[in-house]
Amino acid sequence: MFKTLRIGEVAKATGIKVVTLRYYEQLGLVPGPARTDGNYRAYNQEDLHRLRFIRRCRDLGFSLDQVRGLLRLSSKRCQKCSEVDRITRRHLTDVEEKISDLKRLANVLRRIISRCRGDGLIADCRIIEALSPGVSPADRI
Amino acid sequence: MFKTLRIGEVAKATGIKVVTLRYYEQLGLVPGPARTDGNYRAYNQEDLHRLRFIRRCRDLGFSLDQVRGLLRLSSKRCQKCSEVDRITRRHLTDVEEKISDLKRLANVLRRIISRCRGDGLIADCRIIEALSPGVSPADRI
DNA sequence: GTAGGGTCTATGGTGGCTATAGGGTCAAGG
DNA sequence: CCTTGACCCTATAGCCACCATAGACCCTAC
Repeated sequence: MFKTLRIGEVAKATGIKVVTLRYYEQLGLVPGPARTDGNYRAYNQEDLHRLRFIRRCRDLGFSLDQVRGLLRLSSKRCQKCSEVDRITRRHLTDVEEKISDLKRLANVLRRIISRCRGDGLIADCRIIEALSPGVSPADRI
Repeated sequence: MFKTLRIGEVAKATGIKVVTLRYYEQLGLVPGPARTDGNYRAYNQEDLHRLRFIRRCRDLGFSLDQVRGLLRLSSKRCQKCSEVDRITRRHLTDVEEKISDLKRLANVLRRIISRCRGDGLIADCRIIEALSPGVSPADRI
């Protein structure tokens, strides 16, 4: 027989904060757990498992909506996993796009910074200049 | 003499949406422009310049708070530009951190995906498995 | 004079939380 | 038995950087 856990214990066990646990419940992402006589949430092992799954997905950058989908799918054990595959690949593509966006950004910032001596006056500042309209197209993103 | 612009024209000229222009004004990021008799906003060239500066900063991923700082600094033409330098370097560091976070993320996702045949059942799905607790530490981020 | 576009303010929603107020519960110590 | 302190409860509001909507007003062209 599994001793139920209180919300603070679940928070420690999953790494999800107490407020966030309540927030997920409010969203309907997880079913509300049983309650004690004193109206405390009493989480069982299945709740814990579900929440750890969510935490892992969130660490991997899935949106709550994607997590919802993955949760739904993970319970249909007899269905094909192509949909799971699709969601995950889609997410990877998004992440890869974000990486290349940020790389381009970092390059522009490095170029801008490299031209600043750091001790001149604002009036001559290459950074402010680069941020102002009319800058050379090479520095645009 | 410069003909003043209406908000829609400014939106086109800067690439900032109409609602966002009003939002920036409400935040105090830009001073409210003059008004016409019919209470329409009438932007002058200085307003436009300021807004283009903001747009450029936002494209480069600066937060509105950082933009506020850069705007303030850019008007103090006789001050040293070390602070501008600091803000920009700080931002670059943030971006670089985000890139390496996302790269690690993408690697995990790729590893997870590579093990999925994509046509099996959920019950055997390597992705769901990898998302579940108790997965091998190598797949953790 | 009326039709259409643009503009005005005010309010509410998004995602994914976090913070706060004002109370209730529970176990340990005096 | 009573208090203290840690935990828990709900409800509400705030964060960022916007976007959407409603209902009114303005302005130009036909």
